[in-house]
Amino acid sequence: MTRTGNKSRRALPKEVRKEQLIQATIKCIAKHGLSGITLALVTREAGLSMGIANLHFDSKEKLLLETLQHVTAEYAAGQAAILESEDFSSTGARITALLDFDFSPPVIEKNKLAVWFAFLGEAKSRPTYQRACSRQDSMAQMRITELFQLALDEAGDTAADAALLAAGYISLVDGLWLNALVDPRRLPWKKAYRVARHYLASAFAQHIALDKRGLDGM
Amino acid sequence: MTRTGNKSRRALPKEVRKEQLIQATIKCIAKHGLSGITLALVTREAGLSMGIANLHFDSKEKLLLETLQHVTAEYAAGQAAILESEDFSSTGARITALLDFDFSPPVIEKNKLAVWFAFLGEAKSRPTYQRACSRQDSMAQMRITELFQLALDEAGDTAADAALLAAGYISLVDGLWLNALVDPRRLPWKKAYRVARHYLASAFAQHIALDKRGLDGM
DNA sequence: CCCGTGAATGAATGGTCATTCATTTGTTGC
DNA sequence: GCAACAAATGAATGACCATTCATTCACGGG
Repeated sequence: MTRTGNKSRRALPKEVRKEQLIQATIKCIAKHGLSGITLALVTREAGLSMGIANLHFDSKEKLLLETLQHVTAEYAAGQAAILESEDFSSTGARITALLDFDFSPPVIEKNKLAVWFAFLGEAKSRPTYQRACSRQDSMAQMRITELFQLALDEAGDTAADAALLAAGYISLVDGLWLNALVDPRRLPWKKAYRVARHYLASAFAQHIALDKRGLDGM
Repeated sequence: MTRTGNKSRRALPKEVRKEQLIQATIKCIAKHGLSGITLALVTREAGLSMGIANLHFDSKEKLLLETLQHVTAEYAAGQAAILESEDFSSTGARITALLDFDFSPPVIEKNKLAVWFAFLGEAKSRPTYQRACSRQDSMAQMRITELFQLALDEAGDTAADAALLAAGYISLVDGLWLNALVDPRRLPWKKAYRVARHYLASAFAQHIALDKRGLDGM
């Protein structure tokens, strides 16, 4: 229940209400799953009335889609900031930043990951979801490949395949997120982080040290 | 439509009907997703009448659960056969067999993977699904860790961490399956296979060659 | 202070779907 | 053949839920 003490209803700008409903939707998907979600649950979670979801989003389907886009856009923005920033002193620092970002608290937050995988699980049967998931991924994969190629060039490594390494990193992180989310006892977040770091360290030995213990704040 | 020409109904043993319904459920989940599935769709796909699902499974929920168990058990059996077989000439051959199995046609079949990830996507909000998914995974992870430890011992490698490598391999394969399933154009199966092979080759250089081109039958 | 505007409400509506069960139909033992 | 039994059917039932909309209410301009 999110009600912050208000007893009387108040008119608020559309954007505030939409954000409020999207946050409630994220919580509800995490708690009840995509097939258990109802507008009654979402609006109750938001402390609002039944009809409000359709008022601001026209339909349940559009609310779900905007919720997915909200989550993916947030991740894409953070990642793009790292891939495009001018502030990194070295390629190794940039790759490390990418890794740390992928396991930072806002990214591995339980509810958001739950939303992400809930939609992915339905993606192949719903082209709309599939497009929302893939949209920015293609571009990210290209940029990560370029970054990895740069690291290989700096190391004089002509044998390794940057595209293969990038595809592997992306899939590895997806798999780690999924396993840590579903059963954190079998795969604790700290261990997941170390696995990903090890993957990068063995591909870019000159840029990334193996032993640095990160993620201590978890 | 699966009707194989029969026009009149026929009484068949319980097990045959259950199998028939589970196969139809797999197809329907792949086509419509977990939140779009209905008993009408499943029974129509099976060429049977509406009431038959409840007759043999008591409820929709139990049908879904048995379908999940069917898919996981099939995978677990194939994997266990490799991990326990006495017939491998070397540790390297066993690891290679594990890899080839993970990307063999029956395992990467679109419909089965779709079922697997559909349930995983709902797993954190449904303890029943979570248990069905995790049940055998813990044991598999232990056995794979032992296998990897054996390979490290044989290579005289005392620095590497078998548990970390096993967790990484399992998550990597999950991530590769997911990405190849959702968008095979961005990650073709052949490339996914090469990524996984590369992961193992860099961990077990003495046991697994990098360049062998597998998966030509795809 | 009092409207006019539009945000918000929630009871009512209609559609979808799991589940039930009376009936039909095939099978098996005699 | 013929009961007796079990499997299978699908129309009927009732629960649940997205969506609608008449009504209520808060706010700002005059």
